[in-house]
Amino acid sequence: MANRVTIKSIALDLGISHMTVSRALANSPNVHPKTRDTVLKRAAELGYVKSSAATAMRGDSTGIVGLLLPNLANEFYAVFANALALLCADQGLHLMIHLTNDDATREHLAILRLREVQASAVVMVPAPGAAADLGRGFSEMQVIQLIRTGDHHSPSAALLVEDRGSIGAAVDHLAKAGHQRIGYIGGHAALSSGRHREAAFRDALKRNRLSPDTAVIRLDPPSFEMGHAMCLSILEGDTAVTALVCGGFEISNGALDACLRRGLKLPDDLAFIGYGDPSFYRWIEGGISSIAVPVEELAGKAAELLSREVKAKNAGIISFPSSLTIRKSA
Amino acid sequence: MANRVTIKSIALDLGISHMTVSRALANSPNVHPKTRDTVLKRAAELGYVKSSAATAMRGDSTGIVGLLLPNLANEFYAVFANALALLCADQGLHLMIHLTNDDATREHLAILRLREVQASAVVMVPAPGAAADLGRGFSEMQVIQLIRTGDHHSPSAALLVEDRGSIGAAVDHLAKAGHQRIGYIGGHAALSSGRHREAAFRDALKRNRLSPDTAVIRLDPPSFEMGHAMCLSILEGDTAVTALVCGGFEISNGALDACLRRGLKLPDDLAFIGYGDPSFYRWIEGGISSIAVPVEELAGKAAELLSREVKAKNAGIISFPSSLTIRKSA
DNA sequence: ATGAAAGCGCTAACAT
DNA sequence: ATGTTAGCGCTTTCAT
Repeated sequence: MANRVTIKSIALDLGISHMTVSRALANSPNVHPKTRDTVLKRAAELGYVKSSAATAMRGDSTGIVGLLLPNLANEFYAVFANALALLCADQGLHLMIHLTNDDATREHLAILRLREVQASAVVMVPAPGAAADLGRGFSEMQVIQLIRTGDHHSPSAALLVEDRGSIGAAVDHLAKAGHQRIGYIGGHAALSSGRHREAAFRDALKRNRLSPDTAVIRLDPPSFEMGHAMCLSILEGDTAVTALVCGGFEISNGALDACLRRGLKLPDDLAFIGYGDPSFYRWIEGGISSIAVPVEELAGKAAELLSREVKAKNAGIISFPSSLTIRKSA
Repeated sequence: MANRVTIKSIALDLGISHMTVSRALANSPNVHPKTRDTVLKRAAELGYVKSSAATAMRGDSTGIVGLLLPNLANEFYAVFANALALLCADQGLHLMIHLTNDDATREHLAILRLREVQASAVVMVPAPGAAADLGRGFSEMQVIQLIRTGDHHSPSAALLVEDRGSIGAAVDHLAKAGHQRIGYIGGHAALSSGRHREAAFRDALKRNRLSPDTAVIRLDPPSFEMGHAMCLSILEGDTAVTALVCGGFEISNGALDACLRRGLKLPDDLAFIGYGDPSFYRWIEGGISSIAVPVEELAGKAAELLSREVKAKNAGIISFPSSLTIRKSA
């Protein structure tokens, strides 16, 4: 606390009114150039910094943007945060990061905190069991949903990945290679993305005249551990699958880890198609095939929506196409 | 703005003084239990949220912690941020992330922003050319330096990695395997970490009776691209090295990428020892050897220093030992 | 147990 | 061009 430099302290120091200081600092035309220079110089000398608490209290935007992510350990989220942080900095926005771990309670708490600091917007990957009465919490905030749609009353926008085509293409690719028994590990039905991806997988199965009964489908709350466990359970099951498709970022890494720890050769022992295409997939086993999600584009769009203060708050649902990257593992 | 719910609006609604509301909300003993319940109930109904701007203006801590990192794309930084974010959430602290891209200007700007919001602390990986006169900027903030020490007047603490032992061990390992010409790519002298690691490399060379002239050392501002370029330059140089040691997180990934793109077999074509040991190193080429840095411990310590409001602001330099993980690549 | 007043730093709206 | 006043939401201090 001590002796913070304020417009008043500068005014006192200069023997003028604090309003003149305020105006000078705000570059108002109504200040004598000479006065303005004096003020600016003294302010710089004293190390004056505007108090954003004070301006926030007056009702000005805080420029704080919340970013709610399941985690930062998965490369997709990290790279998204990276891109968004850079873009936000360019716009003078503050990024406040909260990790939800896909837990509704943590999400709830994070949003409460953002309301306290009067965040002007939130970019969030909605957690599965998101409480519905949270809706009111967003009254003043622009809400941009990412990857999944949550149960919030009226998000300003939803940036989704149209991955049905890629998932279909993945199955087509495997079917054409002769695979009859294909495994799928994905998010559970509490996730909009989980539902969509599973449906895409089943559709593709049917289209390729593969009975769902010959497939092995595992759905649960997504995580690295879940992907790992489900992959093992599939490998150890009595239904021998010859190919595996992953329907989630963390799941993909978990399943891959399970395969490699087991010493499986991809694609000889198992054709593997991951999800999210992190940078290192191209380095593993001659290249891991996977569904690639356009991270930078997503972040770019989010930043764009954040920028225009426009009350065009209803950007609605915006889809970004994913793509299938085939390498050696399938 | 519209109609924010404040203690005054609640007081008006209840026909009591706003002070009673304030006390009730703060769980003061000086409120009739019945009154308190009424207030709490109404506040919940109305969706009241305390304005942190108002309390900040009164001088209370904002609980905002700044995190200045070069980027989030490298797994080390991402995992550190992940761990710290979780720990901070537990302590009710807000994490504000700014990426510096190792650029002094961005760092400067980020710190200015943090001063504006009255951040109570910053955890930062100092950028190379950090302006010295920035020191004043920290007057009110607890500063925790990470990985490197910067030119700031008096950081509250510095959490460093004692990696000289590991770098030495890496060289020992390579020398014992018969390597005579070893390459090293690391950060330039503007970085405290760069200086230390290079010194450790040279010391190890001498200890193993290898002339520095037989080695190829490349130093520059660290980045993925730099690691990539330097690795290529070493591979294409006329001095054929048979082993490579990396002295930086991004450098390591960049160099690895260069090797793999070239189709090099590790360790047959080149013995490779990376830095930072990201999760995926164990999946590549049967396992990439590398110097492992204790991320979680670093984050844990940072969180601990953040917690105790104690004015024991001078934790000084705290070192965390790294370790050498030998896998197949060397 | 409850209330009234003051002040944190800032700017819009009025003076002058 | 410069100054004065008031009020944003909150808590500390001092009444009642």
